[in-house]
Amino acid sequence: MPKTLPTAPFEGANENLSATTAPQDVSREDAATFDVLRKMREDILCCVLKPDQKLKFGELRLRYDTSVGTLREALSHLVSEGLARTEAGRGFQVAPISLADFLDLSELRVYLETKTLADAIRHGTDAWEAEIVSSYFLLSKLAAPRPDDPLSVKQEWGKRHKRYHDALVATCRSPWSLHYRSELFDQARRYHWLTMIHSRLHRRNEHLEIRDAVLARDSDLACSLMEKHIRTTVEQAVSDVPGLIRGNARALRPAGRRKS
Amino acid sequence: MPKTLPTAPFEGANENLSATTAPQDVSREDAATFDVLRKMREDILCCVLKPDQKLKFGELRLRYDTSVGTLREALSHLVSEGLARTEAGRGFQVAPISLADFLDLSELRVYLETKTLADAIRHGTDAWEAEIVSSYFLLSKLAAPRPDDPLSVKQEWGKRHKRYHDALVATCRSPWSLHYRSELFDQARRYHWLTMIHSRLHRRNEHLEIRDAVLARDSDLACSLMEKHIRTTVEQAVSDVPGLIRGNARALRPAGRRKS
DNA sequence: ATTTTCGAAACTTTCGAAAATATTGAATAA
DNA sequence: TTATTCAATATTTTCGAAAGTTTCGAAAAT
Repeated sequence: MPKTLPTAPFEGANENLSATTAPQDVSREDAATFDVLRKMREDILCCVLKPDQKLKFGELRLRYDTSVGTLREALSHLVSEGLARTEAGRGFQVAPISLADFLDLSELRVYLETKTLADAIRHGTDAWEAEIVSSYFLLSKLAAPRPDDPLSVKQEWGKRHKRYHDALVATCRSPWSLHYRSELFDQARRYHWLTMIHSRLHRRNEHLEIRDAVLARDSDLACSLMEKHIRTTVEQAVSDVPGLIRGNARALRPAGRRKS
Repeated sequence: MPKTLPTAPFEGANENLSATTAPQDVSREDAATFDVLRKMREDILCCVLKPDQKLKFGELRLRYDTSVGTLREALSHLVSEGLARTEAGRGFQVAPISLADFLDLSELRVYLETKTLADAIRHGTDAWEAEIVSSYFLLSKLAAPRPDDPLSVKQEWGKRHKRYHDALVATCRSPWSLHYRSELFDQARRYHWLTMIHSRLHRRNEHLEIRDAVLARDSDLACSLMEKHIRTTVEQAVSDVPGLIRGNARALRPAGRRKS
């Protein structure tokens, strides 16, 4: 049973209110733990750790060179973000992916991306515009990765892509919307990664179109382009990622093959 | 640097897809850890652990009778949920609250609650209706708590209130919407708690009205009632919770007074 | 009186090993 | 053959303590 905490009893709650904002996003956490968390997240997003893969502490300890305690902490975080799962006493595994999941999260993304974008445009500043210009520039320097590009190129493109999309909505005033938008964007990155690996389809320069609509403060156009951007991505994944559309996805499993 | 993981290299990703759904909500986690997590969450929601309060491991260890490792894991989870914060090397604290935060999260709640409710009505089953009837019944057995009711009554009402609202949207088909709806509902509970403590306002039986609209499958009415339900709650908090509306909230701080 | 310095105390973070639990595979029984 | 038991093995979970930071406060200096 819980022992008592040496703290004043709580009666009225008329005291104790603060004024700051709400969800804590990626801020610098505990140096080491956060480092492991970031690396693991990146590895899951890039499918280095594959969907459904069992995450054994033994292997993880070697890979990230840290202790189980630190690993558990990071894994716990990933579970909340929906990138991993855990079950009572049988450890952790990478969260599964599925067409249904991708459709579901994309639908919510359309709402959150357009909502935050509209609000960001409404409250845009010079610095906001500058970061959009700058991050778009960096993104445009890298052509959209092809299936045979090396991993590092794909990863760098992924980083710049995220930075650009973050820049677009940076001045949105709703911390909660931004927080969930960011989580879903990361979720979608796993599917983007699979698409990048499989699809050779060349898309017209949607990022440029969005940038220009945003800088022109044309909220309706920008949002409608953004919506199309997301939906096109879904269609591309559906048509080009084998196994995603069929229910047989279950047949294609993690890395682990049974031994002997 | 990361040592190599003894795992087959990842080239095509044409393998490895699974079919299940996405976010892992509150499912049974690791018995002990999850227990601590649940208790801490409840304590934060009921302001036993007050906004901005420093969460020291020494005290927490006594209160929850567990080790620091387990505590860190739970705290890590709470940070992801937005109920706690942490900063590099100076520990954890309960997430702050503010009017701006409450307004922001309530706005998003209106969208998610109505969206999930509409979808739940669309896919409602007999079992769904039965749980709504049953959870409403349990809720109605307890009159809305008054400021001077004992803590345990307020807590029990909170549980039944949550169960009822969960029941309403249970058949919604969007796991991501449900997941975020649930997180925001919990967030709102902190503010509800403060309202319960301060307000003597008697509200008409909104839960009954919503129940009947839902059972009648009148989606438009149900959603509009739900929206009003949420907005009324905000207004009640704004008018009855002292310190919430004024910016001076900062003056009213945690429990900790300096010693000697 | 105010600021700065420095050492002690308080607290957080990280780790490795012990305890608990689940999984595997071989031997036995149906 | 198929199912079951049981012990050996592998893996997860929990804990306590060492190592590393930050905070606090008294003494020295301005």
